[in-house]
Amino acid sequence: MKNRILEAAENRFFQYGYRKATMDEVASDLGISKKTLYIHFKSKDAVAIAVIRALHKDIDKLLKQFSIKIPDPVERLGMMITEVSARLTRIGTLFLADIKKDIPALWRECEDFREKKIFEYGEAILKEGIRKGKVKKDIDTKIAMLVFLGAIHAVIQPEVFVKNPFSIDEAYKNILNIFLKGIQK
Amino acid sequence: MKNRILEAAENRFFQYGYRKATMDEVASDLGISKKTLYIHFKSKDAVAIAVIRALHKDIDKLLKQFSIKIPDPVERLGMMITEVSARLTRIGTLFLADIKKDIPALWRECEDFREKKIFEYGEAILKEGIRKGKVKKDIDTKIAMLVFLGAIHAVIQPEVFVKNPFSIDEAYKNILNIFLKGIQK
DNA sequence: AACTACAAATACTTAATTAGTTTCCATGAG
DNA sequence: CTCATGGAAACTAATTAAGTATTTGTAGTT
Repeated sequence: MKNRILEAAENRFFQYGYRKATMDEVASDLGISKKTLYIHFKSKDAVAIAVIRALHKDIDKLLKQFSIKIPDPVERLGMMITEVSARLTRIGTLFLADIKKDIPALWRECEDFREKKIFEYGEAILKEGIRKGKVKKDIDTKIAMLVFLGAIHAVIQPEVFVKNPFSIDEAYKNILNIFLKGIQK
Repeated sequence: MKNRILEAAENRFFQYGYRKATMDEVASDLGISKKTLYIHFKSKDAVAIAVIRALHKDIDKLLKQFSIKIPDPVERLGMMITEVSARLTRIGTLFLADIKKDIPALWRECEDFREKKIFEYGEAILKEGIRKGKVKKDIDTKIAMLVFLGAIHAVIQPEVFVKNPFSIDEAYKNILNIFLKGIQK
């Protein structure tokens, strides 16, 4: 039951932001009462914290699997787009902006996860690529990671696909291609 | 200035629904104060009414242009997907659900527009297709239009494109293809 | 420097909404 | 028939939002 609550809350929080999503709506989505909801969670804040921790745990698991199952650093970068960054993008800027004000500790936790896990994981992939002769030696891996994550964040959003005639798979391919090879002729 | 207000309000209303979009947010998006906002519009309801009427007027104009410029009924159906129904879908179910409660007259106006303009316009296209021998005579044009508009409504939504590997143009083509030719081998 | 017009920023009033709690009621199991 | 459980609805207290009013800052003019 807790997982069902987290999933419903995640959907609401990520689509509308933390503030505009109400506990009445989460309960209604599940066909349960707020009484039942508050049996499982102490507060709305507690729900948000649990939602984010579950997502981070899920991503952490994925990253570990990639390290084991995918030896090629370039392929691992590709998986980072499709499996990891796409998940993080779902959180949405609304949710993050709201919890920055309402639950700053959770916001810092998200920033830390992004900084420590995703960013450093990606940076390690780039460094491994340099060692294996697949990435140029003079690339600043920190800047490259910012470029990479910024590109993903800008493109992988629902509204972009309604306005542009490419599919999400095409978007993934193009982002990776541009990042890896640049656009110069 | 009125048009800028309508555009900002439309963006907010259509993304969040009528209730969750606030006049504070609309004003902030425009970098003006609510004082200035309420110089131009009597109330929030007045803004919503103006937004919808402008959109309907825009669509009405498009339909008139199609009748003049596109003789082929099948091509006109295609344009209805890409130019008209896509616009109407932007309104979103949230906004419609909210105004059904808060501004029922506007909701009825939307339903009327959909029923009188879009539906009958499309039905007329089908009938013309029958006359020109391009559509089967035994097709019930009312049911066919419901099928058509229902299919568009189900597919042309931002979330669908994040979860599925086809582009919006591919979606348009497939909806029209299935509607025109069916899927049977 | 002083004055005026204008609008943003902010404060305010009133009504509505929301988080979280409590009560009432319906339902199923024993 | 009784009991346990949870949905529906009501409730309290705090917060938010529509719309209005006041304060403040800025630009232009004299």
